[in-house]
Amino acid sequence: MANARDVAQLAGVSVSTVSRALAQGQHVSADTRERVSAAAARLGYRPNPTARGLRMGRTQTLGLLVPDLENPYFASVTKGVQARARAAGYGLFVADSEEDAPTEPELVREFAQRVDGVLLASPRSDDETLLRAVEGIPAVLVSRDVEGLASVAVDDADGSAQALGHLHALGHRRVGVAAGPGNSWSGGRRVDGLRAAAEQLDGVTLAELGSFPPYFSGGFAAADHAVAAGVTAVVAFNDLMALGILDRLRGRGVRVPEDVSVVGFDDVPVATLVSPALTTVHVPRAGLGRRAVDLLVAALDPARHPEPPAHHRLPVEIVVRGSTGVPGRPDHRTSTP
Amino acid sequence: MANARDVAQLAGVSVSTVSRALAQGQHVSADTRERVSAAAARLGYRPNPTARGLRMGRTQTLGLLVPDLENPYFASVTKGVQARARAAGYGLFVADSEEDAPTEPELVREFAQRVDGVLLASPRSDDETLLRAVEGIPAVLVSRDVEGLASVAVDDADGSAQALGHLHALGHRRVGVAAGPGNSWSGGRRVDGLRAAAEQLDGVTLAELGSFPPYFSGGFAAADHAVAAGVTAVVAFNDLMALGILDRLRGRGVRVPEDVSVVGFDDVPVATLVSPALTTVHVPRAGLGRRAVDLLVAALDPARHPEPPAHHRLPVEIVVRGSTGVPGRPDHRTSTP
DNA sequence: AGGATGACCGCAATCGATTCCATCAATTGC
DNA sequence: GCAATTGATGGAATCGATTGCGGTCATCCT
Repeated sequence: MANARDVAQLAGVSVSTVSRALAQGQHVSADTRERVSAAAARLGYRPNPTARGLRMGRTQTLGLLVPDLENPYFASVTKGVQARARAAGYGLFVADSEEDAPTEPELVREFAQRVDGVLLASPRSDDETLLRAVEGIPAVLVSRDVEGLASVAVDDADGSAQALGHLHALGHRRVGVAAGPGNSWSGGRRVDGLRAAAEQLDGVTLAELGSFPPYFSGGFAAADHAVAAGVTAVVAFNDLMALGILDRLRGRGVRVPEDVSVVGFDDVPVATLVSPALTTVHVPRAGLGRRAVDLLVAALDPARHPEPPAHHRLPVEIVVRGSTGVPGRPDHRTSTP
Repeated sequence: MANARDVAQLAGVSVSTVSRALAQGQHVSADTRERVSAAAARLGYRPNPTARGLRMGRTQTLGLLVPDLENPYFASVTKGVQARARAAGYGLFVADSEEDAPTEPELVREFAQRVDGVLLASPRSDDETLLRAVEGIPAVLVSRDVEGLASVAVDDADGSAQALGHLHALGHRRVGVAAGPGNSWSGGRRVDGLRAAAEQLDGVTLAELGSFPPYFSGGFAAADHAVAAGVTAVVAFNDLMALGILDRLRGRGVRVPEDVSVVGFDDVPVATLVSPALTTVHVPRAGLGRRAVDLLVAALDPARHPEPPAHHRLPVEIVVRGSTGVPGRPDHRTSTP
């Protein structure tokens, strides 16, 4: 691999001139810049990022920490982050905490000296832990807020309001809530949003079915609670759980949406692959990633005067598909002849 | 952030001693090593990876290139790679080519100076391009072979044989093949495997339905071809396509598996989330990633004498679920009264 | 007791780029 | 025509760690 000295030699100049010619192009005559560029091109020269990183104190790399790369939610966030980072001239380090909160601070520390800034998607850790973890490192939180840190999230409460409004418009009055893990930040916001929306809507009562694992399997238990509670509709914490509810209801002979309507959250790709397709609140997951990168890159710009960390909100919107409809008979457990 | 000089100062030794004490522990008295370690711990010292990388010519970083991070297949590969890389003491750079083959060599070149080796998942590029792209960089291919490069893939042909064997055992004799893109390496192997297996099995004929996009949407077109061809079973190039076939068949009133059986390939998580659950050939995707890392890390070990690049094979096995059954009446287009 | 051996440790070079500073030439102004 | 200014360029320091080399001891052997 050619280095700056090789280029200098070929162009008949010094290494300093090579650096200047290729970097800003200032303080170098047009003629020499031409010669240097030609030499660099001929040798296929690329400045060594490690050396440059050492000297400049910036690695042109961002770090992304997610709890699970296989989870379609974070896969999309990662995709958005990767694309935007590359577009902004940054490489991307990725780490997967495997849903294990305690290792997250350690992963961030490992990042610390290799990246210029960190993007953190950590739904479960508590605020204190996160604040300490990113101490001294430019960071942006994804899909959650922590006081004192910049963040990008969606308007969960509004999504809940849209979901409940949709069900109310269809005529549902008794709606089950299948909440996610108690320590999930956006989970809390989604439930709060449902409660607030229920107060605004005429005659709607919420049946809080409990907390369930945010996966397909969690939906099974939630479905049984929903049936027991006699609701005509269920709002799930996320799509995977909603899919589990769908499957369990079908298994029990409860028809969707005739007997029970189901609404998910996130609009992950699989929501359209099932039948009936899932009505859900669309969350711009890749958009979250892109915006987070924009914020981080702006904060990294040395020409920028530092702004106080802000909490950014991206809009969501409900996508109505086949899993919601007008409510049927209250006692859907009686089978049709 | 503390550096080696700070530690040296606190421990009352020189930087060289700090380095030696913390690195091999050789050529340093036990007493000094103790003092240095204590000082390092007190300052929270971590050797700067950039500086070390410059000096040693190794960054302790691997690069992973995939065509689409959102595709559950590559999401799983990425997860496996990340976990194993971290376990082996390497960081992970990730790049997404967005299914655009021409940018892949460029991405590899961007990696070249930042990573010690590259993991390449590129189903579509041609051999020449890949060979040139990784010239001079330690590399391992994932899910495809190229002569002259190390690779890890699964036994696609055996998977095909298992799939067809399963259908044959159920009594199917006329089986549709919904192939993937023509330039997909494993796609070619899967079709070849089906042809070879068909020759071995009694009375099985293959109806090659054509090439389709490897997504849900591609399955729609394939399903219509399958119905037109009057087959009792279809093997799809991958699970997403199989899911599309399932959905389209249902839409047309064709029952699965009573009228037509469907077999997928890969066993991505969503295969179990639909109803009927998809019978499919399980591919150890994360395992591919882990094994690829093992190979690459071994090749990077300077103590190792270089071995010729080998093509590794991981086993697959069919997972029978609800989408396959004994064949029904040949003319399933006639509706039941 | 004196020299050889070896353990331990510090000095300084090194990796490859960036950047400050000094130098030199050329241009401009008076 | 001479001084001052501007612009182009090279030399050398720098980032933070690793490592070859050499110096300084203590120890051991004869």
